[in-house]
Amino acid sequence: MDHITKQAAEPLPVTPSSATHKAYAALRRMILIGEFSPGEKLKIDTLRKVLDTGASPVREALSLLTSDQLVERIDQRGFRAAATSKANFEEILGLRCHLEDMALRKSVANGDDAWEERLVLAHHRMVREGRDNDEAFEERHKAFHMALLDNCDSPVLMKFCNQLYDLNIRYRYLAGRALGYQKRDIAREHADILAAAIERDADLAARRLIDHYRQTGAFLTDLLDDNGQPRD
Amino acid sequence: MDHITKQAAEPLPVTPSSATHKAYAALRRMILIGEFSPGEKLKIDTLRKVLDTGASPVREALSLLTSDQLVERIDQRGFRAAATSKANFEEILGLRCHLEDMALRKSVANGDDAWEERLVLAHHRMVREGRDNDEAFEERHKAFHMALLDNCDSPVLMKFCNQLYDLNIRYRYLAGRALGYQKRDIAREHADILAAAIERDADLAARRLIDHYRQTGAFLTDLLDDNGQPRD
DNA sequence: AAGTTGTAAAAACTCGATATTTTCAGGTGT
DNA sequence: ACACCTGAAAATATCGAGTTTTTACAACTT
Repeated sequence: MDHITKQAAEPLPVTPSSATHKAYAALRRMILIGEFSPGEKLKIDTLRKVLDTGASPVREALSLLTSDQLVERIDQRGFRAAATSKANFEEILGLRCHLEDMALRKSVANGDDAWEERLVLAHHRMVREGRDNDEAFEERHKAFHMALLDNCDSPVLMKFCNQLYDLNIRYRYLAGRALGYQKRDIAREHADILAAAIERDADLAARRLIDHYRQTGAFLTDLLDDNGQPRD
Repeated sequence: MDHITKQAAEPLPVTPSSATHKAYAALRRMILIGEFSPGEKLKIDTLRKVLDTGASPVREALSLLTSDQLVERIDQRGFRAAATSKANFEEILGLRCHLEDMALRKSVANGDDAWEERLVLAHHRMVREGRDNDEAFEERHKAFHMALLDNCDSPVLMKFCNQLYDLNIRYRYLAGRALGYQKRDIAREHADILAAAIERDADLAARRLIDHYRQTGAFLTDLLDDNGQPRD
């Protein structure tokens, strides 16, 4: 029996543990939840201290975030948190509707039992998490929405959807608590999308998904001024 | 009159001159024209010598290319040129058709004289360059296609189209000289797209553009094996 | 007062060296 | 023969210092 002891001692870190990756994850989170205001200068040295790491990982992380469009880079002049605007928000909303519609339809078309089970699970985890913990819920919420799409068998499309989803989260946090005031049954909307997906009714699922986005979108648009800041 | 002398003394370097940017441009070019084979390991130290620069710029450039999906990164294990496959090529082709269709229609909808003139100019430059110099023509060719789209007033969409276009160039170079054997009048196709755009006929322009892509796509597909390598 | 120029501080960028991790070849025991 | 361990070599990732560029501000000119 001895010869299998070492077998799987370590769980094989699927999550990268490099300083660069940690800096990337931390900075991404900070930008999404609004710890930096749009356009704010991101000084290497400051971040280096905050994240307790070297300048190289910080720079690399910021470079990666640049391509996610969460950070803007000006040559020889450093990095800033990406600017926001109502136009940008509406562009993202429109693209999201378009691309997620496409991805969802492909997902449904490829639908199998395994996907169905992943969906149910992702939905359950989201529901169970509840709204108590904003950040944790946000993560489950994203996981559910991405699970709807990830059967589309199109990695590039998924990457785009992922990116756009993140950009949207940021606007949601910018609008802040006001979002709670919506008179909508979000839980019901999610359940209805799930149901349509399980029924393999692509048209219905896509319509419900897009309505879901557009309603939140319309609500958010009213809340934001031209620069994407909360109105009052 | 003196008070305007200094007005625009320096052309204000629009082209960034940092080592990172130069490394990025050089590596992007090398990957697009196929100087690295798909999946090839990109060793920092080797590239450092080839590009005659430090390790930091090389790493940052590779990070940026990662987000362009031209380079893949494996944590603690360095960078590789992105893999290719027929599936990937076809995914890119499909997305391109979809997104460029959308962008072109928006461009036409926003069409004005200035855009029309930019189009004519971009087309002329492409024609004038001729096929003598592959790389130069490639640049003009891209400029023309992007000019068709860039009036869509949607920066994020443009970024996606740009990225997909680059990914496609790479497959075009992979297929190599064989592409010349096509029995098609490419110049005519371009002229027809241009004409439809100038006429503000969005449906016709979009149809012609997509046919243009799908024809090249079908030709390329036949030429590539499952791993995206030339068949013979 | 408005604008220009010069200088000092700050920040970004780059480099070379060090530390950490991975890879690979050779040896050992089953 | 096969898997497993071991240790040297190679490559990556990270750090800290040095260089270059930008920014801020004050003094000077018109």
